[in-house]
Amino acid sequence: MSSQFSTTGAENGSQPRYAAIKAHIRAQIESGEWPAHFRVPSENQLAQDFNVSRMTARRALSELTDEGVLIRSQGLGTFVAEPVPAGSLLEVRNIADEVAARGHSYSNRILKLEQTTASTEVAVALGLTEGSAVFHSIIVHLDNGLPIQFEERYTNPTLVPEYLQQDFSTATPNEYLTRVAPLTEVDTTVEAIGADDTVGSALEIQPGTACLQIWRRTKSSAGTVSFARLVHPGNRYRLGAQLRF
Amino acid sequence: MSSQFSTTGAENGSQPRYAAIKAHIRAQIESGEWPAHFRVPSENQLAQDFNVSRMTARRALSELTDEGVLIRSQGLGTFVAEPVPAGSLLEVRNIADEVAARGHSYSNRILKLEQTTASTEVAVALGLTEGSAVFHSIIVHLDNGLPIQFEERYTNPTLVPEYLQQDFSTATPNEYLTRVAPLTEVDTTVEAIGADDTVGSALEIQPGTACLQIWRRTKSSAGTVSFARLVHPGNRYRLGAQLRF
DNA sequence: TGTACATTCTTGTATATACAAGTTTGTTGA
DNA sequence: TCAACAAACTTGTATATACAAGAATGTACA
Repeated sequence: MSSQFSTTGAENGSQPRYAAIKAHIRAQIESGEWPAHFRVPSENQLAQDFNVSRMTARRALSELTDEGVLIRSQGLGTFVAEPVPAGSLLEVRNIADEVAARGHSYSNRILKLEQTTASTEVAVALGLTEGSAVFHSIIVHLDNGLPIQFEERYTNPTLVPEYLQQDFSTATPNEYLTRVAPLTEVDTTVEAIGADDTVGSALEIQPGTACLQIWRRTKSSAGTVSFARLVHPGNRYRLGAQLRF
Repeated sequence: MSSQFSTTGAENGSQPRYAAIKAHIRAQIESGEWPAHFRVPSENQLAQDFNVSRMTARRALSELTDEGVLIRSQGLGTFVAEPVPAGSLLEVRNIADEVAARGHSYSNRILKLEQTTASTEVAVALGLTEGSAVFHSIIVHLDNGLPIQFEERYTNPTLVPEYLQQDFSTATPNEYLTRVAPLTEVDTTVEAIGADDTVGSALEIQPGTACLQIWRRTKSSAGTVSFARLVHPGNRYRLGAQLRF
């Protein structure tokens, strides 16, 4: 019962055993041997192959999952994750078009679509008086079923009165707005943030995960049209920007 | 030997036991009960308090460490991490000043300071011919000893011939360059990336961790001065930007 | 034919144990 | 006084085991 406890510590070349398993899996993926969606050997199989316990093999798989390299599913197995999608420019582009350009299927989830009253912050951003009516929408955009953008948007009802009646499952807010109110100016702020609970659950990521957050205020000739907050999970999306001072 | 295996699964309220421990620790931190640098109870202590095994308590601490909430140190203990520093604007500001403004101590590590020949990409960016001499520097900037920026920079030697002789432990490259060659224009590109091995080890983070990467080309009246790549660990730094189209 | 059940995979949670290794603190002895 | 050592903590790695729970597949029975 306590016989072959060869176990522990730095055995041959100093690195822990689970690291060797991780390195092996990474190598297979990077060499192309194991493509995206490839089914990785099970915990038991790896344990046997590397002559370690299941818990050690499990650690390798778990850490690679945390790092976004693998995807695990109880009862099914462990699979190679798709590489992070290559970025789009930080211009006023449509997220649905970006997804389509990658040959992926676009979909969204409308979490909120309502009329509320403007807070101080929102009123200032939209050039309205505090307490006046504004449209408020929260939509999650998905790439092949995976959330890639959390969009919270406040829209000026005097400029776009029919906003709430739109069918955003076919045309995104951005697409609709640029059609009915051509843009003349865009104010953008970019920051890296850790996801809060709301964003985390919407994007199906751990709270605290680093995300790219973009505040965008779009203006047309008639005034400020819309004020949006776009949050991208850092490990599922890349975004490039060209800015000049 | 196999007596009180009450163990496993969803017992009372469906969530796993380690999650309850995580929630408890988070609550203590968020209530201010456990401030930054506070020493969290040890694995054994938590195991006893929550009546779980050490490995389960350990899991809670490990996950919170991965999430940037705690910092662990072998032999010392587990401590509450500092909250993510509030962001600075995405303008041409000095990282040393930003750190000082937070009341933290600034330091840096010079990983490379050399003269090389320009690759195609670098030559185009600096407006030089391929193969001509350029200065190349890699510096890691630290906030209270913690790496917050990886700076890789190519500098035009015809405009700033004394670059390599500078003492960058007292004045950062950015600080020095803006002094000797006043900026007239700045080209910036922002993206969220996963850290590669080089950046990861320099910033002391796991490869794959989401980071904010900024490409910056600074110009003076005489031409393009410098071409820099700045990488910030997403969970240790926030960065705001104001951009206009 | 088709539904219900058992089997057999998979991953997920949890425990108990063993030892390695880093850090601090106290104690012993030259 | 102070250096060396031992003890008592800490976290880190690794194993063996047990059972829960999800998913697929086969099988038996109505």
